[in-house]
Amino acid sequence: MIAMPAKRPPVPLSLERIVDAALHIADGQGLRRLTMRRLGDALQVEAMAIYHHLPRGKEALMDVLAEHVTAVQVAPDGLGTWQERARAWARASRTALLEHPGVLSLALTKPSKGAALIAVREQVEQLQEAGLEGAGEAVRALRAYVFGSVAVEVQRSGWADPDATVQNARTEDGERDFEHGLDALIRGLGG
Amino acid sequence: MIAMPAKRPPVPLSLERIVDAALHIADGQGLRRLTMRRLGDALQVEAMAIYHHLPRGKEALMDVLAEHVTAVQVAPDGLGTWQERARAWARASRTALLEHPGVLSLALTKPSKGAALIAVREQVEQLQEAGLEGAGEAVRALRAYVFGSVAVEVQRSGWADPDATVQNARTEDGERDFEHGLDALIRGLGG
DNA sequence: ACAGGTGTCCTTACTTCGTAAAGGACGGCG
DNA sequence: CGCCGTCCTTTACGAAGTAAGGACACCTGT
Repeated sequence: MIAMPAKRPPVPLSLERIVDAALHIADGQGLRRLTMRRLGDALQVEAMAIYHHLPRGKEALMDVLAEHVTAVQVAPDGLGTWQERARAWARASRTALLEHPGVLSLALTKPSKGAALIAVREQVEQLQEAGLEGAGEAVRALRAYVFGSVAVEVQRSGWADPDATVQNARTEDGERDFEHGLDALIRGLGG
Repeated sequence: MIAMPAKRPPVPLSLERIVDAALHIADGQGLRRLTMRRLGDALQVEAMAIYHHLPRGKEALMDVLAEHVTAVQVAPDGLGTWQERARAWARASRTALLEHPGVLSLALTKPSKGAALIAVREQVEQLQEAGLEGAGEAVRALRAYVFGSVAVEVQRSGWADPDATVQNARTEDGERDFEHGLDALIRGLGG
């Protein structure tokens, strides 16, 4: 052994790298297995190094993860009826949430901060600009439905504690049910 | 000190007492603070005593808590249109979930087991017996909406980590939004 | 070129958690 | 009276979160 410097890891740490690694672990082995030490290992770094980039520790990491999954951007160029816009936004949100089933419980639990709140406001504006009255209530209802749908879909896909094989959370049945309920909700929001 | 027997606690342990105490802690100080030792303290017992009644330990406790909050019974005597029944069931579910905000993330994450599944099947039967076609999809959509609504409502009530004062999770705004979206969804499920 | 400052990462150590293992008290039954 | 099953305690170990302080590389101005 030539006395590896051991300090200064190959590629320096950054918030983005940390978040990526954390999502990878959470999605691959469950939130419970996302620990500081394991995260450090994945980043080729000792656990304590993470605290320099996330001063409030694990709590801060959880906040960032939740926000990262919740903040959805929909191409604002899409014109069309409010129904089409609402549908597009709901689908995009569902897709974003399903891509990281491991941190879903965070997204559902942690109060929305920053980017997520902005995304919601944007959506409200887009819908009322497309002619929908009561866009605020509508967006809140849509958000609730999307969140709940994804939660049920993930929980039914057996993404719980048994550390089952990392099957894809997305299912055919889930998609059908989602679209069905979404149709109904949008229809009901109209009149 | 007259050498208290120290063994055989004043009142013997039971699954019901354990669950009650666990809910009390989780709702009062957050899921994160629900530990075996604390739970033992609340029950005047050493932590390990709990394992006698819950052989799989904390995992089993979480399962029981999730099921306890999710399994909702609605008075089956209520006759009426499917719309009325659906509304009654949705309100009852929301109330049940809001009563225990501390374990909401479990209810949203853990796959439904036993009593909860039976309750859902019962609801499907009640709705189709009241003349609704596609009751299965309808119930799944309603469930998703209720879960999501409660999740958003709880997260917006600041029931997160700051260990804020145990404000009631139920809010006036939340209730209005919930009813609004529920109206829309039920309306949409009809046509 | 060099002394000091700054930002990044490591080492060590303490507390708390979940739980395996084994033991002790109590009540009932032979 | 001795034995045994039930319920609880003791003890102990490994893993987790993180506070405190140290070490190193790099940048800065002179």
